[in-house]
Amino acid sequence: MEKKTKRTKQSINREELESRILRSAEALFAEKGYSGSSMEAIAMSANISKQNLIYYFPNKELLYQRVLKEMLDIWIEKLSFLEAHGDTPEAVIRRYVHEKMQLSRLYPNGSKVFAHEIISGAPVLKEYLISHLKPQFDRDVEIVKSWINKGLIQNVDPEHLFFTIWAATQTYADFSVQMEVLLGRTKLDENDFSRAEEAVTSFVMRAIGAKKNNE
Amino acid sequence: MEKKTKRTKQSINREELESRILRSAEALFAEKGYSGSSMEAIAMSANISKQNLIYYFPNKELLYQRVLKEMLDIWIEKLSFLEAHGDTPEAVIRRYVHEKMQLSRLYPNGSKVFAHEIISGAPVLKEYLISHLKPQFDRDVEIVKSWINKGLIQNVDPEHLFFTIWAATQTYADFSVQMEVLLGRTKLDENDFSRAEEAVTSFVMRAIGAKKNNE
DNA sequence: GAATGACTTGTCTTAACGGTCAGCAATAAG
DNA sequence: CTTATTGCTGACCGTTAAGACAAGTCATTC
Repeated sequence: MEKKTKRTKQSINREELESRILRSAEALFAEKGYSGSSMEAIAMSANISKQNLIYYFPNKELLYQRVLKEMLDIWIEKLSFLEAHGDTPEAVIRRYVHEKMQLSRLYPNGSKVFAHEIISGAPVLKEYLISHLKPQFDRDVEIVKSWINKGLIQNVDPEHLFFTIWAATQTYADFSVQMEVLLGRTKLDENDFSRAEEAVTSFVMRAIGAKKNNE
Repeated sequence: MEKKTKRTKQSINREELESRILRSAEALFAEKGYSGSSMEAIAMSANISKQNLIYYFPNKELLYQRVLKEMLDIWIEKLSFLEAHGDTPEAVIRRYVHEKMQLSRLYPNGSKVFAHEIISGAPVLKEYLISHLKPQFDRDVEIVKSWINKGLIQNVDPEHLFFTIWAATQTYADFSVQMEVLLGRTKLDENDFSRAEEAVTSFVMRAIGAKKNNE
């Protein structure tokens, strides 16, 4: 059970506790929003005292930013997207949709916190969107344009292609409750997600004019 | 004990003021969420005193429900969707996408409040989703299935077709800030929405296998 | 095994929030 | 005009929130 590292028992505990706090905070922010989540409630959910929570995260705003940053780090890592691959456009986009869908399935709470933030006008993330997301978006749009110019895919609107992919995948995290009701589930399971991914992938493939090899 | 609604000067004022309050509340709920919007802030935004606001809406929860209800009424009215028309599936779906897109453009705040609510697990609306939305959804899904069986459209996953359409259209209300950043706009204008609608419509048309007449 | 620094908690302050209530002001009805 | 109803306000209250602070506990290092 002990780790053979230079890390002390304390620092290991710290890491463990920090991430437990972050997960608790993420869940609460997702469900109740920023203002609706009190530090005390977050502390209780992480099974520590409020004062101890404040010791680890000196204020709520900072905790919120850390939760957002954690999610964004994961997204950036998983969605380097169009970066250099000898793959065909279809393969690239197929993989992109797959990754995005996985993220909705694996990190629904982070996704919801992000959604709340953007819907609220991105008071915290706006700068990040401008400095990080837009440049990457512009590059990716250019790549899609070049595919179109080379006749590799149909003539689609590149910007709105991305918007639609994002929306169609993210909705399985953010609006999961609505889908659970409509599909008559208590929770979306593996199977639902796999059907969803197939459906979305199929839509996108048709949109870009790919020959579907799976139907 | 029936109330006669006479159109006195007072009652006219009342209506005007009530809807002003609702608009203010809607905007604030959209931006700050339920907990983040104080009654005092809503009152200030509507240019009345907090006590006066409470006179019109005796508590916050009720005000919130009224805001949601207003939005849902509009949606239901506009999205009777597949109800009886001699139109082709393509025409019906095209109109559906158009209506949904219009709603995102005309009622972005209501849409955002709804989004916050669903993302938060629909604590207020869950019952409504079960009792109203699901039956309509089931009917609409059946219609799409029948179209497929008659060979009128491609074999798509009906449930997820709706989810994708909803997500792809609603995103233009909920995530407008993100798009503004990415498209380099300060506000999405008429033109952006028209491009967006074309793009989304085009995607959906291809997804259901309609021959597009403009490419 | 004591000093040191990391961790944890109890108590308190200050501010904001939702909501009440008594009474005043404006309008409508008789 | 008089009265009843409706609309509105100032003062106030109980609760909860974020966070400050001091004091205590525990693990690590010397």
